[in-house]
Amino acid sequence: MGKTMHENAVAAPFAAEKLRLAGLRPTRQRLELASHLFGGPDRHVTAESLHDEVVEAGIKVSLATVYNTLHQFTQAGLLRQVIVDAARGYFDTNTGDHQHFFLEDEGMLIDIPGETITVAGVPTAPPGMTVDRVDVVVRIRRS
Amino acid sequence: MGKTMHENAVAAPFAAEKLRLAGLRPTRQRLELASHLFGGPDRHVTAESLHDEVVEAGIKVSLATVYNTLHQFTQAGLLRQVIVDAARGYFDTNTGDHQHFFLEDEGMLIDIPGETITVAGVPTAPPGMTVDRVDVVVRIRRS
DNA sequence: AAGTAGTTTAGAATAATTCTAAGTCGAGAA
DNA sequence: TTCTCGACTTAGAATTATTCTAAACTACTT
Repeated sequence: MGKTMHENAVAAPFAAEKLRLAGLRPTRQRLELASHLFGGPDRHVTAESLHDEVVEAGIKVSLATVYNTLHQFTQAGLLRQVIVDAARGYFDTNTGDHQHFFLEDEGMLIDIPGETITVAGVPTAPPGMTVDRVDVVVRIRRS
Repeated sequence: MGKTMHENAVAAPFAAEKLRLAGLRPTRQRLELASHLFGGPDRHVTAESLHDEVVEAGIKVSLATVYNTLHQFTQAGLLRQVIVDAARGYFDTNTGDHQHFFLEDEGMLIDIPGETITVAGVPTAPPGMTVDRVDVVVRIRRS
């Protein structure tokens, strides 16, 4: 199974516009990564997992480009980085307000919608500092 | 300046007991690391920072041993690992229920006491899984 | 068609952490 | 005390994720 018509005919042009709006040239690599990332429901990837996935799909992209692209997309606000594991970095296509379950056994993330969890009582930041964001990670494991 | 009498006469024996209770042999290295970690108020360290600190204090310990020891102390419940930075691992001598400010600019942690923040609405874990713990990280930066 | 700045890439470089294999030490037995 | 053995420590190599470098390539403007 290769790429479906859906991905090429619909997702890619969609992606091209996203990239242009973000001020990024719509190169082949970026377009292909973007359609893998944004062509379906929200997802969580690592640089390796995305690289493996696109290589598997027959796309020629270097791992360095995957890293570059993930960071550029993150800077452009198309992705968000999630810090849950000291060993590797995760990127989330859902950039809205939400939190995560982290399955420690499998190294897998599951979104928790933004309205679900309420965090109350966050103290004001020390003088001269501002809150960038509040992350909640619910660490779960096989019971 | 070497070790003070306080550290040797009070903190170290205290540490020796801690180690014995944890089932860890009170070796010179573990005792010295323990008194640096537990001989004062709660603190946050990385393997490098602790290693630098003890070497500076004239103690002979290898970085590998610092890593080993931090992990053993963590397993024994004497320390807790805090994941806030993809680049390095932090260890916290405060193992009780509490949360953190993370100063992204300096890579520094500040404790937020356990009663301060309330997290409501945490969904039940997926079937077959149990919540290990809920971490809240308030990321702050210079404004 | 050509120029140029932005991109991609292979491979080297870095940084944190772990592993390995050999030497050392602590605590109980003799 | 001395012996013994498993636990512990260590230097240095190895591993892993990520970043850097410098050269080749490509999208867009003129």
